[in-house]
Amino acid sequence: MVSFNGKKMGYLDTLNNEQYIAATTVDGPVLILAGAGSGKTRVLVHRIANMIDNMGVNPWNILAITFTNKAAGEMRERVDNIVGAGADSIWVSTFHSMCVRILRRHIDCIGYDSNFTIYDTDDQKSVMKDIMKRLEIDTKFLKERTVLSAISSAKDELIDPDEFEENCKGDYKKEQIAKLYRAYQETCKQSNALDFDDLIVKTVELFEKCPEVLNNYQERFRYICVDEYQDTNTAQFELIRLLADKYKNLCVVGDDDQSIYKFRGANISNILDFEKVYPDAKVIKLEQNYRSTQNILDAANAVIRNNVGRKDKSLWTDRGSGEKLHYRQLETAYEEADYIAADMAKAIRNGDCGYGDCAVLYRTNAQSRILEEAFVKRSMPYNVVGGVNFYSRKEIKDILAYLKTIDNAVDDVAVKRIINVPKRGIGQTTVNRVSDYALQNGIGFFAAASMADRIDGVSKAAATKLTGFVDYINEYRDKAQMMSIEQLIDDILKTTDYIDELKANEEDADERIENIDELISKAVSFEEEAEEVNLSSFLSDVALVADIDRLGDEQTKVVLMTLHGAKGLEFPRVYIAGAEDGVFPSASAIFDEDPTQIEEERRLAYVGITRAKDVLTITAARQRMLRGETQYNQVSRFVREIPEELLDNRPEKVRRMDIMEYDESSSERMSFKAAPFGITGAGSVYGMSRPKAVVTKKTTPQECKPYIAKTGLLSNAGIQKGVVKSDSLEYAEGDRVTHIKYGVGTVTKIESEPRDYKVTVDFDSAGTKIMYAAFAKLVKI
DNA sequence: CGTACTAGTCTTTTT
DNA sequence: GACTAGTACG
Repeated sequence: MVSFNGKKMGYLDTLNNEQYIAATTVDGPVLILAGAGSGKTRVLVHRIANMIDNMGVNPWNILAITFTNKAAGEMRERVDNIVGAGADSIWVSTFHSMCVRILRRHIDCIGYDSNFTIYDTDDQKSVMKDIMKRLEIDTKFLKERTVLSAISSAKDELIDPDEFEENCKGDYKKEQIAKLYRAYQETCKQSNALDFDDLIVKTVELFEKCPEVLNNYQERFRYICVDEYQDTNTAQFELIRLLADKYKNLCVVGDDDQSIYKFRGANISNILDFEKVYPDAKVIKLEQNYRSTQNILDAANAVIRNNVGRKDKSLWTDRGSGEKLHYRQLETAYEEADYIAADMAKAIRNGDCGYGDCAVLYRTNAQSRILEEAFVKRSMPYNVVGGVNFYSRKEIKDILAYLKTIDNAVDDVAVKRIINVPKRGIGQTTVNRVSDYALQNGIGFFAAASMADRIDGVSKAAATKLTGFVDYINEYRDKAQMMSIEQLIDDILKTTDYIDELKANEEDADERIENIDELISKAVSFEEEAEEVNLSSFLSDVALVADIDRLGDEQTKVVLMTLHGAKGLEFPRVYIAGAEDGVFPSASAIFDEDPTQIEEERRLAYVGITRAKDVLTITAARQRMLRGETQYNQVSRFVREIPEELLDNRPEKVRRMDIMEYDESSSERMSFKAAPFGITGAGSVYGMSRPKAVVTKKTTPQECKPYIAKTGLLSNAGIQKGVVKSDSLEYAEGDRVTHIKYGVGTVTKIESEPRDYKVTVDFDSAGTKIMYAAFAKLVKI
């Protein structure tokens, strides 16, 4: 290492002024506001290296928390490359894996076993389903999803079942959720299982209940660094606060403009109020961008400027303006996909870039399919990141459930999953009987199964099958000590004939077998690399893998992923597909009465735009199929927020849209065939809540009838809403009429409003509906 | 007990 | 349109 004037080490010389300050401010609380592409990771890596090389900090005392395992791996590698020795004793990990590591050591202090299992979303769902059945709560009244997301939000805010119950007095629905929350926690505890949120919550609980454990980690982690700080939630903040409380050497790095995980509990005030919590915090802004061209940055700045309540900053670069941004609106989503693939192919033919330089970003995973088809058609290599997580595929979950059962037999979800996979002739009735027995006796399902012969209602034959299964697992429990994980999986596959079953029953057996092979490879590499090799740690390792983590460094394929997935990445050539109001920003954000929803989408747009280094292409389709219905969408408002001189094509003017139905009595989705006013074509309904239903349809101004903006929200959306009143109705109060969807009913009320008649109909089977005459198209019978 | 069909729900985004 | 849960039947 070269030393200049005995002051700076050589590698720090490569930093700009702000970066240098950030890398050398080591003691006390530090907030680094790092704009997109401002060399944040570089700064972090140099900062750590500087601490070790120049400040005499022991690597062992450094904790770096990142968002994904992939980011953690990259950071470790880069630190390794510039630090002489000892880099491997730095603790670099994600929040979740850090918590697992801590909990595996100390969770017995708060009453769990160290071989706890981790429940993913599927597991949570099946637990909740069981509970709701048991407590006889109708899933039509309360959906599992709703309950689980309420619980998750509570945990993000460190609200336990007691406090939750306190907070919801008087609200029946919430009281039910409180009851379910409590039952859910009890069930998880009994199954010795934690869900993702629990990993954080229980670690905080552990630190609060066991000061000596906390002190131990405070001493160890004297220097803490948190990346993507804008995405931390309240629980994570508290965790960090506790850890840093003793030495207060806490460095957080983030960008409030890139906060895109509010739906997951991210609390943007963590970053906005950092200086309030740590008044002596040093704040450093990194605004010079080393990634993109000025045109791209100008576009990003222009878009994000429309948000209020952000820390003011503006990216700049000395790279030069570069190409204009490309914007294309195609007729359909197919043409859009085709355009993207063709445009990319052309660039590659020209030698402008390789496949690996290109990424296509979209708002929802569902958009990937059409794009994939386009790439397949042209035989272009691509990689889809996200969608169904590898480890949540059926065949993988089955095998993991075997391992979980062997490792932690009280994990009822795992046991029930495999008790009849492959088929052992143990049916639902038997499973229910055993479940009931387990519940009555306060034991786990597996324990109950082992005493099957004592359970009323379980036939001799069924009991034999059950004990057969129990013996089978128990045998493995002994054998597992002597076997590698790879051998264990192989053996299970063999003894269960799993592969043959697959071949016999599944259409896509080959693909599934490949997946299983990949799981086995994962097991092998885990056993080679992991510090602690046992079943529990393998299972948690696997549970915490994000899809992005599996994206290798191979630079030979086009990457397809959601805008969320793209955070932290960069590509020379980026396509943003589906730039339409209703897709991006999503319909739910547009119609939400909370305006910050749109701001979050806008931040997502900012993230997307700033992924591009050289060339950015934004595409939209005039019509696309969504949930089986064709929608006609406007160009995304975010495209219109980009100054026209930065685009190679002007976005078309807001198309007037015709309108809609409006049914205040129900939030049901309504499909809407053809316009009622002689306008041809079909519209569809979107906007699941609030302004209820809105139908949009492509139309020319001449075709449009007078419009009424029924609500401010709709006019904000660039969509207008209107109806045309007919002179008279063919039916009157008391008449029997039919409705295309609701069937036959009796008209109970007709109110004449300025623009239309509001008709109340008491349907024979669908109940009472209030609707506007122009849309209801009621026919007298 | 297992299979085949039907009806309902769903989509924002993920560690 | 796709997937899943629930139901009816063999």
